[in-house]
Amino acid sequence: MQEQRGVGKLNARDREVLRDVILAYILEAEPVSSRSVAKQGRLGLSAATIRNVMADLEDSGYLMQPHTSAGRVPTRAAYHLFIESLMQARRVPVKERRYIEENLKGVPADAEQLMNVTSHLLSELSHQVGMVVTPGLGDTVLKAVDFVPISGRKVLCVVVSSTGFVDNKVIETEEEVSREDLVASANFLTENFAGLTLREIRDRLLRLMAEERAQMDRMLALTIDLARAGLDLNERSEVLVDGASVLLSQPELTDIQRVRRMFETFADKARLVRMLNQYMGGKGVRVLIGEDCDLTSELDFSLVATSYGVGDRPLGTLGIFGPSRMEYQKVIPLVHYLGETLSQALADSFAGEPEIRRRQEIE
Amino acid sequence: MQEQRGVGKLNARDREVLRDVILAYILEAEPVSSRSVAKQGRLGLSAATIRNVMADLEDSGYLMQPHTSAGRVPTRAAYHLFIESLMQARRVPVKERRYIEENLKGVPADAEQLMNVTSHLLSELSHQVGMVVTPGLGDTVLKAVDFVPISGRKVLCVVVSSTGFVDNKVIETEEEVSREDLVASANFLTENFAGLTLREIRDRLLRLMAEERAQMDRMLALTIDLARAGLDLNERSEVLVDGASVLLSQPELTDIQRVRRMFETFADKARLVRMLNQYMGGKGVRVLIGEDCDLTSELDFSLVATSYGVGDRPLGTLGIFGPSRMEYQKVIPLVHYLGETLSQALADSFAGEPEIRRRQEIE
DNA sequence: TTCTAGCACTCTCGCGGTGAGAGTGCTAAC
DNA sequence: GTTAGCACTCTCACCGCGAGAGTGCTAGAA
Repeated sequence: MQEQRGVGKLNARDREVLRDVILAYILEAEPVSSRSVAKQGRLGLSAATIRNVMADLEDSGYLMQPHTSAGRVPTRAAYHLFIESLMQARRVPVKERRYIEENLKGVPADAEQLMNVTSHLLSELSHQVGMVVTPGLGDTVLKAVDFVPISGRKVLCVVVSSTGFVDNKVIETEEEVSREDLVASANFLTENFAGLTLREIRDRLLRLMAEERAQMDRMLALTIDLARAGLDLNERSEVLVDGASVLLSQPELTDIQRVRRMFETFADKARLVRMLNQYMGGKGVRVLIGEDCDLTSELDFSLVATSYGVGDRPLGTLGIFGPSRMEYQKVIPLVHYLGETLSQALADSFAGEPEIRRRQEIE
Repeated sequence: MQEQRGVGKLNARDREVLRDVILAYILEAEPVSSRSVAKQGRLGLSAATIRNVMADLEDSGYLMQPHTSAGRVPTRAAYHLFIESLMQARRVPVKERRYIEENLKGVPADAEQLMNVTSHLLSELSHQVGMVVTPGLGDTVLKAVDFVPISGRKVLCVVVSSTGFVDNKVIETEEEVSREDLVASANFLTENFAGLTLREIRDRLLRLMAEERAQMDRMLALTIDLARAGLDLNERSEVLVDGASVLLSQPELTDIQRVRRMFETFADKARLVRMLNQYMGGKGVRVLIGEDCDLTSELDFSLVATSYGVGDRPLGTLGIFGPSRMEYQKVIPLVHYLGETLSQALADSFAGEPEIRRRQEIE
């Protein structure tokens, strides 16, 4: 009598065997034999029995053999099942939590550095590649603007976001502007636009320009010109990649060609950003395995990522990238924890400030 | 009768053969046989004759055989000789010059971007790894200072160097400072210290503090406090590395272990800076081959580097890194040209300014 | 004296064969 | 339903061999 077994319908014993196989494979990076699972002894079954179960698991699409007479290797489906219901997420150890806290909360002040430290922590603690997508400046909320006269008609425009990101840009004005006028313009902009995103500010400026150019006073016109040029900052998110070289000791990267493809991928920042931001804004940790995404598929790699942000405003994504065969039990909680801690750190670093203002108009 | 031949004493024909061997090896990346040199026909000699010459060159330490019955490969000494007197430096093609100019002079304004573009150009045009060491801020000359109030006691300090580098840092003051006071302080600092290096400024502030604290007015005391905290910027040079993945297609990097060592080296920024700045300030292009330096030795790689700077003030180093077997004829002029052009671009970007002031005291 | 042709010698490298080892699938017995 | 046993398959490391490439040497030509 054949047991009713659709694809993916597994009984408790099947699941235990599958779990053991995956755990062994994560550890050893080599096809797992029925014998080794049996010998491990957790299930108290003989190799022959396990063999039968493993054959069934192969039929169900959870295991595959590189060739006959090799052990078996988990499939994508197996990893998904593992993550979803087989594995037991391991809390981030206290030691690591403390280490993270020390590093993320000890270096406040500069949001850029915060990003660097985070990507480094991701890599260091997971022994995989750490990635952080920084917020695109268009989405960040303006905290302050300032103009620094440099020479002649050159002016440095400094923009500070409420989460502590600083960016600057040299602009050239049509005619020389006095220091006092620059200060006045900066003050005006800061007072009237703080609390809005750069994108909103830009829209508003455009409207202002279109409507009222004729009746503007000199000062307002100057301010608008400065802001138009200065707030047109590089909007694109950047992506920080840390620890790429640790992957080279992984057994899945013996082939130079794959290594090359991998590094070329890392160099293609735009693609990385797209990949990482794919699910931006969603809650919790996402896992892309193998063919879930073009990048990971060719390499049999996975991406474990989550969003970070302040309040309900998502700012960017962080995650780790490594062979599909990775310790999801450890890595998923780690990514989660780092996402939370980074969000916290960003919020903290500008705590005690007046609430973000919105819907405020110039008038 | 044996010809008088000390190590390195070569007659004209020996040199021609050696040159041909090196050229062939650079092109093919494979041991060069006497036959292939003969067949190339530039010298009009038979393989047997060339064979004799090559044996002599091996005795003199310019060639070596991986094993009997393999062709021969140039040694470090050979490359040095090649660079010094055998090769004919190829002028950077007009097309490349134009390309460089477009990219370096088209994106002025921001010195940081200039650095990025430069390292990218180095890599792109040489098909090797491009490296640029940015100036340490301590050595740069102050152009302007500005303080931007952020919130409560937090103040952003922005420093602009005369070569267009901008750096910033959030500092925390002891008590809240008014916007007017910040502007006044910044103006005071800019007016009195512009033209000095940050290092000089720091020294001077220290002296001021020690001597006159008692009789200072409130404003001066505040200014000094702000400057002390704000000008204490990250002094370390950074190093930009571009195009590491192109090396992976080089035949010398088939071994994963070497690849790994290479990438670990790239990650060790401090060491890279040390290596690149080794000869900083010297004129012209330096070439480190193989064992000349710990880094290149293990990999059989070379470094071609030069300094850049404004006027007689060296600011940093740039260069390319790749297999010893590289086209020095092209690469050396390229590095030279890029060094010059970058220096030029840095000078240009802040041209038309008052000359740098020096020896000026606060009083 | 200098160059070259010829030849024997050496070393690598790719290829096919082989045998050990690992792992499976199946069958029959518990 | 489980297990022991066994035959079967496949990989992988090893070996030996022969082709090919390149040399060194010697003897003869220029």
